[in-house]
Amino acid sequence: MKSTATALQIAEDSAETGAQQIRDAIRDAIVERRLSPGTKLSESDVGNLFNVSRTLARAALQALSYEGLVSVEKNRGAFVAYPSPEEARQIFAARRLVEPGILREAAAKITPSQIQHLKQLLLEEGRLMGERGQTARRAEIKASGDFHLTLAGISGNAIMQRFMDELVARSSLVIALYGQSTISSCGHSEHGDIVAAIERNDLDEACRLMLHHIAHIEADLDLREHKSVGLKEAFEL
Amino acid sequence: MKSTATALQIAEDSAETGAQQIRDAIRDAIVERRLSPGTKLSESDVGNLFNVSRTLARAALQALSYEGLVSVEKNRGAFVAYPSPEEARQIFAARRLVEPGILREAAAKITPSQIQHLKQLLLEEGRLMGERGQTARRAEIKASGDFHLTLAGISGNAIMQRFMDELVARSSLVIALYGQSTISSCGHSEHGDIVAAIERNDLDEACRLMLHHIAHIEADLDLREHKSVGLKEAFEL
DNA sequence: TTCGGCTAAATTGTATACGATATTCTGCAC
DNA sequence: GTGCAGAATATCGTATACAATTTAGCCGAA
Repeated sequence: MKSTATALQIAEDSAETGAQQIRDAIRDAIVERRLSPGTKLSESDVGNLFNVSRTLARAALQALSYEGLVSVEKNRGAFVAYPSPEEARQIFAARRLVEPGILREAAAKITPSQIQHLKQLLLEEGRLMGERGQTARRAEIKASGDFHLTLAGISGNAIMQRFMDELVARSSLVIALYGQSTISSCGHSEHGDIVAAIERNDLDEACRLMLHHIAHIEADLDLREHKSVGLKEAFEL
Repeated sequence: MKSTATALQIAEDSAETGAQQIRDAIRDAIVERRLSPGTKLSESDVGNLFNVSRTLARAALQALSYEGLVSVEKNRGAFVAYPSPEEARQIFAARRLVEPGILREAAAKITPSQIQHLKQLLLEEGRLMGERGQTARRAEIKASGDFHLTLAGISGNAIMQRFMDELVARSSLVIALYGQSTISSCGHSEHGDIVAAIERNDLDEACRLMLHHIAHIEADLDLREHKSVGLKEAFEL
């Protein structure tokens, strides 16, 4: 037995296996849209890129497929996920379903310092919206998602937090594919409104705003079948 | 390009890689409680058991760890998950959070034949409750979960369905660990009540019953810290 | 006897190797 | 020039091999 083992071993030794790092790196690249949907992720290429063997590359890609960020096709390889309009609808349906509940749990437990932290995020988000350049845009995308993720974190439910991780990441893919307005994270002010509602303990209003916010994002999508895949397919029907 | 590729490729070629089969087999064993929480799952042993190499065994165990059914500890190996009381609470909190929403979506889309299918499940469940023996008990456990899973399937949201898969499977682990009453799936009649409420289109009542049902399962748990781990740890504090 | 460290066995982490499947290219017939 | 058959290439699926870490057993000293 480990001599240092106490009753509550919270996070134990992190840093896990090297595959985790590769997974995180690729995930970041996908979420920040440096990798476009449909991009092929060959095991050899990934391995070479990170200077590891195909074994680790494969493990990382498998992990990402469990999160729905890459789709692996048997004997064909892994690709950055290309969510169908139907998948996109389901992702947002799931968010509408769970986010109000998460919000309620979070609001019930939130501490003043956590509210401060949320406001800090909002400030950062606003700052990024003003800046120019690719890197700022990428940071903005991530910050926009971080708001929802932080809320999930405050709720204290690790399972819901993991689920939200997945939903937010996949949402980023959907927006990259079907988003219309150039402004990626349209509803920055909406985040602020939600925090304000939480702060004055108006939960019903906060939930209403959250649903409105999600609907707002979804309204910016053009979910008609196959944006530009057709030509031939258009005549096959 | 695949000549047979149509606009909507629903399930594509299944049967995937062999690791999937092993994963499913082990998952079934865990959910049906043939494998107890904490049991060590060595890669070699798993590989030998299924007559495959460690590579596939490892892949299967990794997959199961993403579902929260096994926990892999670095350089130490994989074990059937041993959810802490806190984790157990979070699992059921998550179910309380999502199941009413799933129920509402399912009820909105349900067809008469699907209602019939649900009733069929209930009948089967009832039949198993009457029988004796280990195998019947295991089938009963699975049937109890299948009710919730079928509901998620009817909702038509694949993402929520996968999430419920995970939650139900982990619930089985929690009940195995902390359940008190010998009757595993206590609330069989509650399932019937829910279906009845759906049938007469009383959604509010159906949700109420669902929440009651989940609370009922949770009430049967003894979630005090560390049932029988202590002796030494008890004195270290 | 008990505690400590040391060695040996077992197990995991990672890389490489080989066979199977899919994709691409070439060449020939029409 | 077009279309199809077959080989060559690339990529994935799985097994095996080796290195690193942990676990256990053992022996000696206090």
